[in-house]
Parts: sequence; structure tokens; C-alpha cells
Amino acid sequence: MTVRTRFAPSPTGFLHIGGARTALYCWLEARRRGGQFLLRIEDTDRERSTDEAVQAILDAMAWLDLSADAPAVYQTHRLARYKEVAERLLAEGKAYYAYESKEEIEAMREAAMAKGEKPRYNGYYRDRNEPGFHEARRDDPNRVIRFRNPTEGSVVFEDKVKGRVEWANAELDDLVIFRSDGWPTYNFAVVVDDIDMGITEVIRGDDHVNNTPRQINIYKALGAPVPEFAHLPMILDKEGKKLSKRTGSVSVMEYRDAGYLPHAILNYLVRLGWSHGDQEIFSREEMVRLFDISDVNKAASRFDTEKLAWLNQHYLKTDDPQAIAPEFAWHLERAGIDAGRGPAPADVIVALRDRVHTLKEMAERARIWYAPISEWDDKAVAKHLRNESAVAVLEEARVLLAEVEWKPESIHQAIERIAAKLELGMGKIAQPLRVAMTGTQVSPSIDHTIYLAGRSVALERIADALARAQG
RNA sequence: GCUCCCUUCGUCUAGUGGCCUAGGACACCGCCCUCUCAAGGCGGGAACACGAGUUCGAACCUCGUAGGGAGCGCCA
Repeated sequence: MTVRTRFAPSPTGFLHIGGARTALYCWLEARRRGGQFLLRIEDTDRERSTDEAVQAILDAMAWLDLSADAPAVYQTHRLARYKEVAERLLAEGKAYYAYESKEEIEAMREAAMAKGEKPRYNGYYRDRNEPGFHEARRDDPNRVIRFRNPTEGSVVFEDKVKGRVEWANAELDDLVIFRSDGWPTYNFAVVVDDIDMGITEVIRGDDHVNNTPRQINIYKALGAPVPEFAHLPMILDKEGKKLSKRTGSVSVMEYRDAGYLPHAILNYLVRLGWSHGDQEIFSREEMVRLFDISDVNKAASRFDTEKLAWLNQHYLKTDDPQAIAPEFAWHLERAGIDAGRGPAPADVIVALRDRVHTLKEMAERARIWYAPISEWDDKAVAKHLRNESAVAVLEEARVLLAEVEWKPESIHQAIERIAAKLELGMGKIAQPLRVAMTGTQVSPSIDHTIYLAGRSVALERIADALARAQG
């Protein structure tokens, strides 16, 4: 039997970090075992689902390059099928109509809580099947369909992450499977879909563990094979609280905006709750080959942006600059920088990748090569430009850089010649030139900084700096 | 309240009864390198929640305790 996993988000917002990890694990498990990864949009909550959210989730999945093996399934397109299955359950006596109002249900819950019991439905209509009873109530606005849950015994399943979980049926009540508005509820739609889609491995967040026994009972009532389950622990924020916008970014696409590479995010996520010995760096191929859902940890883990940043820089440093260039260009544009005139983005990446953790930061630092210096650091000017040796250095540079072959190595040699001629250390040479080229005292190595500016811009800036040094 | 789940350095984790005076990574600190900033190299501090038990021996097994989390919807 082919392994089939699915990622089933409800489109009520963007794809968040936790969802992305769930999707990744589903994708990896399917890939490693030569199976299929499917996508299902759980949009039965018509109040909160939006088309924009669907698109946002699809976009994020595409950016992370987690592709599904079939077009997405939308629950709203499957209403007829849910009705058909519910009718069957009704006909077989495995489900029944109930007519309590929401207020009555609420009162029932409160009464149970007051007695120190678990709030459950009392099964009032469970056995009301005298002739004509339900026909008379066909149009009751409160009519729902409830699942007739077994009352005895227990449900046992072997969770691939949590291990053996056992649940007494006595703890479960008769859940609503069809609402009074004519739409199925989550627990029912999920089971029908997973059966119809041939899902063999249900991988999802562990906030669903409690739903699993109920769902297994529905599988059994339907006579369908029960899939394997794997419940992933939560991802918490730095403080150990539930991830929320208050304490940092939660949306995958916000991380794109912040300058992270998709692969860095994937690598971070795959290591959050899973490991392969001491290995930290995983190519996509290695992830697919080594990942095993059974090796996932049971405990929740915290999202640490600093480690993500380290990984991001690792990939900035080791990936082919040409491969990163398009994403970098996207950030340049986003920063309002016109990359049309100026150095090749790949060259800029090489110059800056040891110095920044994100592409956003890189774009900001790259500005000096694509636009005029907008701001001069007064301290830098005072310290490195306003002295005799600086003037001498700049004058020598103006001459040499006008004729040197325009490549970093030659520029480097030219600078060394200046140092030798003026009998100055590199510090006395590089800093004035750096201030001249950037307006600040921080930049990549001075030869590359000059090279990336291009000859005409470099000479212009030196002339400008000379004016400042003397004025 | 009830049910279920979880607990190794600050963080992510290795560890499945002797290889553990508990390993790696991020972060932090120090030194080296150095034209600035980084990157890099070398080194350092830092953890088995607690208590019983089983055993010749326990981070690993059992039971309690404490702490944390999830769920208990006509939300998903």
C-alpha cells in the first residue's frame, strides 16, 4: 500500500511556523517512503475561511518548495459526500438526530462542571426511535446529527510520536457530526476525507490527540481501516508560551520578509523536535533520506531565532551565490534599491555574506553600491579623513585607481603600493578609503568595497572625500 | 474540575542499564588572526525537575511528587 500523508490547514490566516513544520514532516515522511503528499483545505468554517488565506498558504508552501502530489482538496466541495456518509450512519443506527438548542447544551455543560464532572452531552436523543418521532421534527432548526459513540471498552492506538495511548469510551460523548446549518463538523469531515483520500499516516499537531479516539470510533463505524497517527508536539516561543504575534513573527512569509532563505527555515524546522545524531546541517536530500517520523521527540520545543539566524548565514555562506541572487534581488527591490545599475547581485552576496545574517540586512548594506552616499558619519570623517596622511592616501589612490585593471586583486596590489610608498600601515590606508567609499567606518575588505563601486563611482567618491578632508 | 500528554546545559538536542567525571550545536565569555565589521581557529563556564524503589550498577526501568501543556464546541 502506498504511503499517503496530508497537510490539512484551515484557511483562517497565513501559514505559520508550526503549520510549516507539520507540512514539512508530512512531506518528508511521504518522500522518504516513496509515497504521496497531499494537501487539503479545511474550509468548512465558512465564517472564518477566506480565499486570501487559501492563497497565502499556497504561496508559502510554494516558497518553501513543499509541493503536493495532487491538486488540493477543498472540503466545501465535498458537502454531498459528507451527507451521503452521514445518511449511511443514520440508516445503520450508528448516528442519530438530536434537537437541543445551543443554550440547552451550554446549560448541560455547566451543570456537569458544577458537579465536578467532565462536561459531556447526556445522550438524551440517543435512543428516541419510536415511529414518527424524528419525522415530526424534520424542520427543527436545532436538528443536528450526533455520532453514537460506544459506551464500553476503550480505544487504543499506537502513536508514532507519543507511543501507546489508551482512552476509555466512557470519557467520550456523542459528538455532533453534522451541524444544524447543514455542514459537517471537523471530526467527521476529517475522517471521511482521510478515508476517501487514502491517507495512511495522519501527521498533525498534538492538540489533536484528544480528537483521535473519537475519530477512530468513526473509522470503525464506517468499517474503514484506521490509519497510523503521529502527533507532533507544539512549538513555543522564546518564553515557552504559545507562539503569538506579540512575541515575534509567526508567519512563514514574515520570515521571508525578514530575509531568511527557505532552506534555512526548513533546516531549522527539521531539527526542532527531531535529530540525527549530532548533525545540524541537512540538505533537502539528506532530510528526505534520514528523516523518520518515529524519531520525533515528544516534548514541546521553543523557537529560537538566533539559531535560525546562524543557519541562515550558514546557507548564505555556502550556497551558490547565483542560486541566492534572485531572492536577494527581491530584497533589493523591496528596499527600494534599483539594482539595474551597479554590481552584480551575486558579487555583492560574496562580499557581504560573512557579515550579515539575513538578506534584508544584506540589501541595506548593499545600498552603498547602488545609490549615492546619503549620510556621512561625522565621527568617521573626523577620525579618518581630517589628517595629512589621509589626504596623501586619497591623492595616491585617485591616481592609481584611474589606471589599475578593475578587479579586486589588482586594486589590492595598488593599495599595497600606496602603503609602501607612504610608509603607512594598512589601517592608515584602508580606513580613509573606507570612509571615502561608504561614508562610514564599516564595510567589507577595502579592495572589494572599491571594486564593487566601479571605477567611475570610486573616483568620484575619492574626489568628494578629498574635498571633505580639506574642507 | 475531569481526561490525556510532557520534563537532559539559557535554547535545540545526543543518550534506549555499565562506553557518561553526560557528547554536539546555537547563544555567551576569553584568546588568536586582522584594514573596519564580520567570518574563521582554539579554549571556557553551563544540564539529567524532585523523592522513593528495582539492580552489583540508573539520565536510561517502576511508582509517587512537583511543574508545564493540550483537550473537554453545532472551531478547526
